[in-house]
Amino acid sequence: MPAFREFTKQELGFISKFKKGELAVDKGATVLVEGSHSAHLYTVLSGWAFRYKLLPDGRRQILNYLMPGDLIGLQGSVMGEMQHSVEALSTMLLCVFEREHLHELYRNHPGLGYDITWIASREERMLDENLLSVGRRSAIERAAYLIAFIGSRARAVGLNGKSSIRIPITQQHIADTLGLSLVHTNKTIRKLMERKLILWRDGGCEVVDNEGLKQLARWEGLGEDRRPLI
Amino acid sequence: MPAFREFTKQELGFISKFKKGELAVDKGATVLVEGSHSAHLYTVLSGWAFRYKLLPDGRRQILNYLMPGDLIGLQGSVMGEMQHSVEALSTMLLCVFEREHLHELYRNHPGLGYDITWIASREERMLDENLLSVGRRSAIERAAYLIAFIGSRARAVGLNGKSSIRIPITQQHIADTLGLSLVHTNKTIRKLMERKLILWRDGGCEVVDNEGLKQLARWEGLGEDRRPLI
DNA sequence: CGCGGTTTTGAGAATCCTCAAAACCAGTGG
DNA sequence: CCACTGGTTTTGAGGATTCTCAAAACCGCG
Repeated sequence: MPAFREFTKQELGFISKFKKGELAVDKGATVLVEGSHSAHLYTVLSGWAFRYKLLPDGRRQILNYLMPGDLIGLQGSVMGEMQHSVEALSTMLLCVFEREHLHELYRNHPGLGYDITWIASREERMLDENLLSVGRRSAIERAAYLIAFIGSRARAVGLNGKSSIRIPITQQHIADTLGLSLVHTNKTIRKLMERKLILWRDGGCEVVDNEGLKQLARWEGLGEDRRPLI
Repeated sequence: MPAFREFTKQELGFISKFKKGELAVDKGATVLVEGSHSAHLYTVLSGWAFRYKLLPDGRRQILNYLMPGDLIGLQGSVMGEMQHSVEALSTMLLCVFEREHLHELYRNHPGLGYDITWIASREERMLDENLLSVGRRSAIERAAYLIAFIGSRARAVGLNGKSSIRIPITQQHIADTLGLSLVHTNKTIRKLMERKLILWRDGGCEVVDNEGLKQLARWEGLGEDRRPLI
């Protein structure tokens, strides 16, 4: 997989020892809940998920999306309690690690420790961009940004099943990511379709004109090339 | 300082070797700019700053605030290019590190490497909460949350100069943090003052009723005790 | 065929925005 | 000591965006 960096033999050896097993998750299942103290850390092998937080009265904010190569539960592993929940958008396959062994990883494989920091920094960068979007972009700019963003990430991990990618989310997810109401989100998505930038079908979204989306959102794209994988 | 964890002698030794010098920064000065490739990494020793991003047409989103003990420029050190800028809110004193030596830190002091990941995770947690706020809270809830949040952080690093803390920001900063216009922010702040939750004076904000703010924002507070410091 | 989840539409209302101007305030120079 | 200046806060008013409520249409699935 060209998107990821190479490992040394020792690193690979440690990772497979670190790996505790695999976990298959159904669509719609909750992988982690806010407030829990999970003993595990996961890497997404396949499938999609999202991270979110809830307000006491039920308002939901989706924080980010997770796809192959992403870590789940690092915050909980490092800081103790999970402060957000994770739900699967499709059936997924996860690689399970023991949080216990994380210290060992840092001790014996500093390169991998560095990689984890790299991954955490990348997550921070994505959150920065999302915050800019929700705080300062108009509804249509936000929607354009979000779809271009998810599409770009999916493409980067090779999810383009020969043709274009179908993003498996509902408009409610988009609304909860952008901080908009469902109704207004629908009207906004509709405008993007009229402009022939995207397509909505089979209960999901497809990017038609990526450049157009980026231009509308005034987004530069995620300037990334190779990345580490745990 | 009770908020921070203890170090071993070796760690302290390395840190002082890692440290390249100190940097004094004026109020209003730009510490780092988006797009640059800084060779340095900083720790805040004293003073306040904020991280922000700009849209091409000038709209600004403040991402987070920085105070003593926080790292500046980790993203740039780990990933190459800075994706946000940092500006000082007061005169500050920074501890300067060479980004070059970061790998060495991971290699020789895994405990410190782990600490850096911890710090990055903490930043992510704060961003999650900010995103929830901007996306799903009403204007007055957002303002209450923000002020309680900054106040709590300031208190945690012992910034309460015997009496209450003055947060050295303008209403424009608050507006750009919350994703609101300046005018609406002013009207919202005013409501918080009428409710006797805060005070605005000397060009800054003071918390009067922290519990009241948290309750209004439906915020649990930042459940933290001891943290690492680099 | 009926059901639950999702998308779509319409309409009135609330929140929040922009524009514009005044008030305030600390610092500066005459 | 006072006028002037630039930055910040305050106020008013009309307008745009976005929200809520409500209901209908659509759609895959049992």
